[in-house]
Amino acid sequence: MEQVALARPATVPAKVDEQLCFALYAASKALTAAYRRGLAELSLTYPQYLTMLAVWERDGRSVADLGSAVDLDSGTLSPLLRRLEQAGLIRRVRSTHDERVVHIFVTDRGRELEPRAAAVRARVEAATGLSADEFVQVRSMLHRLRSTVLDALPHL
Amino acid sequence: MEQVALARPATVPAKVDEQLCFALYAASKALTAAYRRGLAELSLTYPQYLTMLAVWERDGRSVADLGSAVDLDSGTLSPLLRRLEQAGLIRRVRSTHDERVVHIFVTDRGRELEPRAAAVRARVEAATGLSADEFVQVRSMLHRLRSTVLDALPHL
DNA sequence: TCCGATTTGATTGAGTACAACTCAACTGTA
DNA sequence: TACAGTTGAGTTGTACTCAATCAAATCGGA
Repeated sequence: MEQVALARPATVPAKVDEQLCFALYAASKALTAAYRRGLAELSLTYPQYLTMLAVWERDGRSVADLGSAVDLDSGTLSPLLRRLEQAGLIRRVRSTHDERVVHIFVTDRGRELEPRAAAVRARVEAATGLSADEFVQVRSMLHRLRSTVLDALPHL
Repeated sequence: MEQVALARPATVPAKVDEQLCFALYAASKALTAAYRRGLAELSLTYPQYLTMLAVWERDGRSVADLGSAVDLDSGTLSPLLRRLEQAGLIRRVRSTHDERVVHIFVTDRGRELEPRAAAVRARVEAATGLSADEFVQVRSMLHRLRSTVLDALPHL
């Protein structure tokens, strides 16, 4: 494995702007903020939007399956799904085969939101100013970075 | 301004994994998670670590100045700084020139944490598996993406 | 000097995050 | 068929995030 040859040694002061983690954190917040106004018109928060994407993608998924798709655990997902159900966008149905499992289904009202969410997404993606090629390259690099870090997580 | 020529039109279903925002969100969470265990040994959360970086960088900064450095508003920063003060890492001193302003100073105890935090940072950066060149390129690309999106924010 | 506008930090409320825990339901094995 | 161990969803407690709002202090023009 290749090691990072740092310009700045580990024991010397570091600036916030030089941190890769801050660059990621701030860029992520900026993109989330870009979604905020558009999603608010659909009465969705950003994590709720992500969750609806996963539900639209495949109906009847279990809570655990949704959690791995959107990278959230049951502690976050349970109340979030409760709010989506109260808003009438999804239904929760306990499995008959395995009573521990709850399946999530979109309602008609939830289905109606999909094209409107797609329009919001299109506006935000245009605002990134990235070409289609750049878009794909950045995305795949971020996925790669993520899986490298996740692989290293256990022995950190 | 260049427009994104999307492979997938705006009105057609999109998958979670194809979203740039999700790639950013998930990568940011992974890197934050990589910091978690090491920072926990210093009794710091990740936003607290970011804030301490900014305080170590320059002593006596105002709350608003810190907020712009770490991209947090007073609603987040006020209780966060209260906890850092309770932990004995910083002091809050109200300005004599302008009584609205509060300056943040590191304590000796807070200063002692700096090299230990630097060691955590070094371990996490190594875990990214990025070369020094790649590290700098990814970082600058993320900064660029952020400022493009922030510029576009007002007319979204 | 007076007074309206602005700035600064703090507070509140709704909604994530995440670790630690609970509990019912399921599984494999003897 | 027992039953120890595991799994899935939910709950609790602490902390972060952001919009909206507030009070005090400052500033600036008449």
